[in-house]
Amino acid sequence: MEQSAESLTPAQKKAVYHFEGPLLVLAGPGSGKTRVITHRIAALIEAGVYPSSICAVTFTNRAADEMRQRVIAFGLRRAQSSRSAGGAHISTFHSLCVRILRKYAEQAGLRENFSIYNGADQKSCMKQALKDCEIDSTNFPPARMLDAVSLLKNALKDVDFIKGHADDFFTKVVVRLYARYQEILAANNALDFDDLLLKSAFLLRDWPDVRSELNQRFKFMLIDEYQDTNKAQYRIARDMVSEHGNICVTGDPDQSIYRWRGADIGNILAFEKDWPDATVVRLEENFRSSPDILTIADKLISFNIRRKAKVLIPTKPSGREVAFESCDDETEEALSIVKRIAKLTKQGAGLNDIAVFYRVNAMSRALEEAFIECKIPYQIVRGVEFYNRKEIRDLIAYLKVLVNPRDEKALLRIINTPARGIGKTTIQRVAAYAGVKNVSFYNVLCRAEKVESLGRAAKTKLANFAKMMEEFKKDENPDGIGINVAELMERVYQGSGMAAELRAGTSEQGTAADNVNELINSAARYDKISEDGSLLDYLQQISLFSDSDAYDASRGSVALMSLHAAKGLEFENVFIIGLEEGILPHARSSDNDEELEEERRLFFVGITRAKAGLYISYAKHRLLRGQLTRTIPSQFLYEIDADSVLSEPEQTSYYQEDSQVSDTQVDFTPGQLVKHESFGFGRVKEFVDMGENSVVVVKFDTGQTKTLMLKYAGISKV
DNA sequence: GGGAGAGCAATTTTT
DNA sequence: TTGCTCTCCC
Repeated sequence: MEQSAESLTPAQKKAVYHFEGPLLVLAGPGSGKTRVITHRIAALIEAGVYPSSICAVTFTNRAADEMRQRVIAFGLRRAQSSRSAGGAHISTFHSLCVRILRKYAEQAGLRENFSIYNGADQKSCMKQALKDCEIDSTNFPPARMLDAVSLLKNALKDVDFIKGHADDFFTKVVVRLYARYQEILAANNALDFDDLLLKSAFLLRDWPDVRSELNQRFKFMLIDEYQDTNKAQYRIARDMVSEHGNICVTGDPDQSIYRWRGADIGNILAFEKDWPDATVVRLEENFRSSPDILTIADKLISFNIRRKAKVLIPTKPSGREVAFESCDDETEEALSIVKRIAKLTKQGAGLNDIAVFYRVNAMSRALEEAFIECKIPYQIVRGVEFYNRKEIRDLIAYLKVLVNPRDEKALLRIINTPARGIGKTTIQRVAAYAGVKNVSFYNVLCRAEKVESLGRAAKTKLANFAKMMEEFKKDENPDGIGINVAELMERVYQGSGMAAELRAGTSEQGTAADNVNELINSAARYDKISEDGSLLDYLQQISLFSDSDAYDASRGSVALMSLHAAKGLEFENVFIIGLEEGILPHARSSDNDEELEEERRLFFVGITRAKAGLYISYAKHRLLRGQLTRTIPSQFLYEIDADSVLSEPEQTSYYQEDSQVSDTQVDFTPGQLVKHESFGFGRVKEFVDMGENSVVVVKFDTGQTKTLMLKYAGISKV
């Protein structure tokens, strides 16, 4: 299956066989990076390195699975499972951290059975923090506060540190919330995603013997997608190899698209400074895309100023085609894609050779409608959707409480689901009692009869609930190891009354029951694969599932996904839609050049996923929050010289009345020489007449092409 | 205690 | 446009 090492290029060979010391592999898109990494793991093992002393870190679970399978394809069965002691450890950063934190829970100041809180749980904790601190959630929306806290954590700033550095009002509010938020997490015996990294980084920093042990344990570290590591990940990586320096990182600065999550492109740019004796290998040949596609990618990315220049060397023959399409609105855009797909399949393309990328997930809607109507099978790559379903979250919440009774978020979710007559008042009284006695909520349930404020009926109901939960626990091994997760799940499903409720109901509840069955099936698969699996391990694993993990290449359907989710994938034919100002680049990133460059990299990632066919489209009108909006073509289209589609004469304008108003401004014709106060001189490429909202596209002498609103830009004719 | 309906807000990307 | 929360009423 996997080709032998002889077929590697000299540069690839160097990256594979340079074992000792720090190694930086600067790998362009389609340069065979994944192949290099798997060959490297295989080569290390062949050279006599114990598989269990190799640790490879990937960006997504899907990438980890894929890599494991590739390593197995080499016949290295011992690397099969990340959890089997004999194999190489291949996982995401987050999974690795869970493992480390469980092993060194005591030093990290944790209980081993911690829950992992995802977006929804985090939001709920933040809301509670806002309430506790008496901060108005209209001025300080929970989502934004979470972002602020998350950025602090990713930069390794804990509450104590930031306390001393809070000068302005906003930061002071954030600090108060941060502190309270952490208290709430701690009370629930829970960690959020960022905590996994932060606590691991601090563990390694503060415990020399732990650091040393991990250095001994993993003699060879490999980190993929290094350009998207944040400060916490950077420190973890550094400390895990501090004694031997056998670290190999791979990445491409041009593909860094997670700045908003705290990723620091500086980590990869400064690798040679961190490790002065580092060897650097560049993989610049591209084995994926046609020369036409690479030309476009190259043109686009060269507009970024903050980058190390790099060439993309094509090795593939010319491919199918690169096409630009301008459509009237998103429905027409979807239909044109459907038509194109029909043509491609007629020419012999499989549906799983085709993908559509968009900037925001909401844009999948028009596509879905068109695909359903035309009966084209498709899959939306949004894996967490499944685990976000109510019935799934409910059932999992039961299991979470069994493992971690302190998890109040989970407990409150299920205490009255399905309805068993335990209402708001009762819950408040229990919570009050727990607060006064300083014990956990679950603890109070187990001795409900002692709570004076409760009526007799409420006491009985609570006692029954507690009894039920204890029954579930009974058959479980005390250490939870070797337990059959699927069986327990089934017992909880029946015993809790969830099954009865879903069985009784409507067709909607029928699909809910199907979903539960699917969950139980997947748990059964987990039971089979993991020999030392436990309920705790299962729960912690599924908490780390992510969107792009759900992509299944064998499904024979067109893949629909966000540009972010497309990272690391490749397809024969790629459609990228919505090349409009405000969408790509996204409106939230237009005020800042660094963010604009990240949007450009995002588009670059999308383009370079394509092997042969690349179809880029924009719609002149788009439905945004239910309103048909006139759009402006993305400046990126000008940067890749897609002018031909853009210069089409505008015929049936929806906005004819408007254009009459603006007669005075209308003579910005293409070719006109203009001056802008900060960008200097340039020539008009296009003028979009939208009355007082008219827009000019100007190519400035600096090489930049800008799309500017006439009324704000302060442009004058020369 | 529970459900239905009205009114309201918010709308990027994800481990 | 959607989806969420809060309130009111049974």
